[in-house]
Amino acid sequence: MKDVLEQKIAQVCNELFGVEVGIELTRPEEQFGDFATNVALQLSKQVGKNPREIGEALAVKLRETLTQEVSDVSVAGPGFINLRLTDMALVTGLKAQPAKGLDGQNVVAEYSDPNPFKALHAGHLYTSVVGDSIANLMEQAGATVHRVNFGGDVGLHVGKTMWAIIQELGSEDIEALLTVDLDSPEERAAWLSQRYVEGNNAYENDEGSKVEIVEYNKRVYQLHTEDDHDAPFAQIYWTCRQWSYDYFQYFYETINIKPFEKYYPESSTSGIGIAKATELIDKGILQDSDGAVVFKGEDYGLHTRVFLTSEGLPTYETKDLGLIIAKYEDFKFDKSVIITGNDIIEYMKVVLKVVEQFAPELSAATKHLTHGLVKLEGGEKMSSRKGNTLGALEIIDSAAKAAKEINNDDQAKQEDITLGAVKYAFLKQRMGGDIIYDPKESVSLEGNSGPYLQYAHARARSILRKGNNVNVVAEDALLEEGERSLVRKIGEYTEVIDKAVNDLMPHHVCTYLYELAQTFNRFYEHNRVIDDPRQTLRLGLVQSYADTLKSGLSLLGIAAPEQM
RNA sequence: GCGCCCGUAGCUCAGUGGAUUAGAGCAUCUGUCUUCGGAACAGAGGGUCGGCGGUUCGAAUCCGUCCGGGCGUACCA
Repeated sequence: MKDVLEQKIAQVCNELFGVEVGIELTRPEEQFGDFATNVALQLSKQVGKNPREIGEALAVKLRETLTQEVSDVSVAGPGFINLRLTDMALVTGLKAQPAKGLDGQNVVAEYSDPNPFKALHAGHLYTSVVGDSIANLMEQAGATVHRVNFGGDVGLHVGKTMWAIIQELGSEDIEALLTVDLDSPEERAAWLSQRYVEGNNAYENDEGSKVEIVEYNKRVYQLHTEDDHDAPFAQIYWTCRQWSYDYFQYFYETINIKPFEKYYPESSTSGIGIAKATELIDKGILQDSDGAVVFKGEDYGLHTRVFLTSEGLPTYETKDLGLIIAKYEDFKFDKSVIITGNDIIEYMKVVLKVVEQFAPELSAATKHLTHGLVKLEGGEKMSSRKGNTLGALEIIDSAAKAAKEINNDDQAKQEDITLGAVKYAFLKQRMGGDIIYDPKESVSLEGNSGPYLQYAHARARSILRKGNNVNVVAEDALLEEGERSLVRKIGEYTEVIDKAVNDLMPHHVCTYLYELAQTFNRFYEHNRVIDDPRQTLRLGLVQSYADTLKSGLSLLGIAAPEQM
């Protein structure tokens, strides 16, 4: 509808003033109309008339031209043209579908990226939820999306944890590890995370331990190159890595996001990265510097960064270089989206600049989307030393407690509500800045919250269950005011989704769905549906509304229960 | 120092390809109420859109500058 109107208005401008303009219709406040354009103000200079005059002339012509779609054209303020749609045009809009802007595209979406041997914290929850939704949006727009995950199963943090594990066990004793009393994935993960904290402390505070940890780090790389599964050290490593993976799996199932198609451990990409880095040294793209291999980012306005350390070990940059190559070999993607925290923006620029040197089309197809940190109220940063960190599952647990106070009879529904609250709380904010997470208030059950939307959906379904007939709004329906507002709002859905896909920003969907639910609740409060002379029409509206709300929530990864 | 990001109501945030009176939620106060499910609806108070300057008929939105905060700035990720 919007596109059609934009084209027709552009044509009218051309006929009237002989100029080519692109029309961008906006959604004004409802009192002004359904669509608005400021084209008269834009044309003013070109045409040499005052905008009000141009607006009036356009309005006259538009009234003649758009009789099917538009019932009223008015000129307001300095020259805005406000269009009011006909009821027929509005009702037609109920059937519109979002554009397939990514039709046929092969896309890789990388997000979540947890490291084995460490804990999952609030940030992992956030990035997983937002990544899942962005992948949903692209899928909805017609893309084939491959969800992948990347994590550091090698690197200094693993050295730290391995060191502490062996300290705890007393020696490199795999039997001792297996007799530690740990049953659930959560318990094992917690045990590992405790070891990491110990290893980290030792690394920072004790020179002797630090030397050992560096050595353990090298041994971990070595066991990968030798594909060692037999030595006790190796067995401890593989066992604990699996514990972490089991825990990740458990976590993703708990938060109910779509499964990952492939998990790339760093150990699998570092070899590819090293091979490429070595090749790039020969080409002069990477170079020696103080015993390390670096990329001279300064030449491109970026930082100089190390790719291979003087120990000969690959850094994050090289592993990521390997990852980009591996992803392309695996999926031959048209587009690759990487979702991470914004603290690695500069790193990624350097990595992509290096990729550009040997495969410009690859770096051009890669988009790095970033989000901020999850912080506590007052903007306080979480830190393990202050003891104010939030575990990923702790957030879910505390939200579950809040949900329980309201509804404690059905386990499955309660989970839907809990996850709805948490996911929505994260998703409703524009991606990029830091998120303030208040354990008490942030995961709310009322107001602009997930449960509000879920409840608004359940209410509508309840009405529909009582109505039980085929609920379609007749094309020639004449709408009353409250009905009209609802139809108008539902009609915005496709525009909003298109925008969210274009920007890859799920919060647009949240903002819209909340407005939609508010519009519905207003309608519902003031208009009878069942046992009203307009029952058939209104049931059609309720149906259309409930379906729209449900579709939108599913893009956010939020369930829309039929009853609550 | 340099680079990037951020600063909108008491708190948490929308709005930033300029445009009709800057919007929500929470909190505070007041109404609706024997509900087609009140996790609701109606309303009130609360804002120099960090400051100053510029571009424009028009700036929260664009440009400059200053203040405040965050992140990055070679062998962590």
